[in-house]
Amino acid sequence: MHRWSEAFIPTLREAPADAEVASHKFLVRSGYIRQLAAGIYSYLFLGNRSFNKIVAIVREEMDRIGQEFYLPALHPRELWEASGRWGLMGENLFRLKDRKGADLCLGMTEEEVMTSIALKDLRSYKQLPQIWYQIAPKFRDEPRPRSGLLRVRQFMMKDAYSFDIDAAGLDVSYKKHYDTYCRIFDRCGLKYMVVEADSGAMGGKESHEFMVRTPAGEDQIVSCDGCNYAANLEKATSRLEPWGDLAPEGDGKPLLVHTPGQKTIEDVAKFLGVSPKNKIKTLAYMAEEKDEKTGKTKLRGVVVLMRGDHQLNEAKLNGAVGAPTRPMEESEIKALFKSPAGYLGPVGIEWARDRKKDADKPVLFVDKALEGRVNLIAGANQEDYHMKNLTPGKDFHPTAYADLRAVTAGEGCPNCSLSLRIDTAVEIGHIFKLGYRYSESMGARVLDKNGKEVMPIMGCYGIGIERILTAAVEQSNDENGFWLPASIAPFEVVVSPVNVKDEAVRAAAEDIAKQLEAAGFDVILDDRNERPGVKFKDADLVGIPFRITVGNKVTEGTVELVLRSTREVRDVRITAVVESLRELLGRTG
RNA sequence: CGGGGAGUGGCUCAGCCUGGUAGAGCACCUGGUUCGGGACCAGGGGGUCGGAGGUUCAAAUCCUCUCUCCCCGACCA
Repeated sequence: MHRWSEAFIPTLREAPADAEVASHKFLVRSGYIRQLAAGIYSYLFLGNRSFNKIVAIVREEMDRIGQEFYLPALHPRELWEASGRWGLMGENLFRLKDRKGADLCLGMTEEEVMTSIALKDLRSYKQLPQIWYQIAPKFRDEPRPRSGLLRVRQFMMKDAYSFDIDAAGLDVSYKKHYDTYCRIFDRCGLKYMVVEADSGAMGGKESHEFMVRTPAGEDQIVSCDGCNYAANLEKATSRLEPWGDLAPEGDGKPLLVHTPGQKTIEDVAKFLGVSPKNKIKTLAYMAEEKDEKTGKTKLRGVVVLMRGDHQLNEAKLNGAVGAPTRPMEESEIKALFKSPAGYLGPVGIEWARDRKKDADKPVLFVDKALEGRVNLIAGANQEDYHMKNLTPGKDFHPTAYADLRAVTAGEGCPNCSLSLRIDTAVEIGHIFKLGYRYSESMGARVLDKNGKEVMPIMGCYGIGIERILTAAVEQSNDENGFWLPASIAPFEVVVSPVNVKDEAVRAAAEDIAKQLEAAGFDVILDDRNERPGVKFKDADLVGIPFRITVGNKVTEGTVELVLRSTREVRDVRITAVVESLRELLGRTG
């Protein structure tokens, strides 16, 4: 039996000065974790117990659909060069050299390692499908570690990879993971939601993120209370009013208009007596395009056209570009548009028709809200002049139309008619269809039924173990501490004798703790010679969902059962303690 | 990397502006009294003031450099 008097549970009365978010404060105060360096934490007794319970749940559920591996964290450079990620990952990859001077890195994910195994030992469609996973530390040299365990440089990740013979097979593997993730997070007692996600620059089609709403999160999610629509802000869309209603006026013949001193969208719209919805917003960016093979970066102009009253979503832009972007500097704007800012427009510039083929020309992305519109107004690339009656595709030629608009709260749901809400959330899991990216670059091939060589199609699926704990703490805390779902709490119940010097109380507590342990509960006995207040404060702080208070009512054969989440106190006969807890935990004897 | 803030016993912080040889609360150790929501009394231990250099008779305090940590932005488990 675990005794508090012998356990190392260094609780703190005050939160450390450098903790900002609730989970960080409480995990430190409760003695779960201690910081070693920025984004690097040690898990102490309680933290590790909780951690292990989460891992056990993840493992148990994953074992139903896949096979657990144990893979190295230390990877040779060549492996990452084969996939092209040695150059692509940049500073986020921890790199080191061995004594011979050979380059190594610490794994951020295991696509390369898994694929290297697949390409050697998967030969036939008969071996597919395969789902391989591991639960192991991952390393990322984050630009900014943050918020306690939320964003760290070393963390435990369950990462899984699926190999299928075709897209239909991948659909099945993907669905298996989707369902498994739901089971895992349900068992961990989290209130989560599943959102459509952006699969990022790495390609791939379908992608879902598992999110827990909390102000401490780093993501913005858009959701509808009326239907099941939910998406990451990076990906979310909303319903637009039909553009026919915007009543554009004009004859479709481009016309230069004098607009002295009218620089902003608002100014111009008012000056010309039209709605900003008829105006084109021209935004200029530079993209840092990276050559996969050489790893060299090259700057390229990227111009974005938005409807006048819309905002650009930079995440969508980065996704569309496939490379990081930054706003153009004054000199770069001058060089491209030959016009001062405030009068920029798309007309008269030769845009790339094809991004790859016309590598020397700037790219023009036009938001989908402008597709099909006519008689629009944009800057004329001439001081004090704008141009009317513009039609995209006729008067200028976009490189591509793309969804680049930022959804704002209150807009219409794309599926139903209700309005959308936006919440901050933390991502605890992410599943996505990788496709052929690694099979192709690393050369994984199997023979299909016809003896033809084909590439296996892959999926990858991650869960952040720390984030489950963090999200659980964020989800359930008050000024005194937090409470975890029994399934992931370090202990399910703490037995707190009010005074260990009172022999009747001490003996009863001891006896109850033994009974609970014998009944299969994870119990800790707070046998410290402390005043009751100290014990109660500690018990409230450390995340244990139930407490048995053993006090002077033992003489009547009664103790108190305290529910941490609601602070409800129930008098329970000593003989009925085990039964009461079983009931609360939904457990049968 | 850009912008902002902070480094003083284990924790939270004062002292710095206006140099004069380090202080409080909590925690810890000993003894005693207490015992249903972070007790009280008495005694005690513990600090290279992040580091290096400089100014000065004298530096936690002023100057220069540097390291670390936190917060805001690009990342995503």
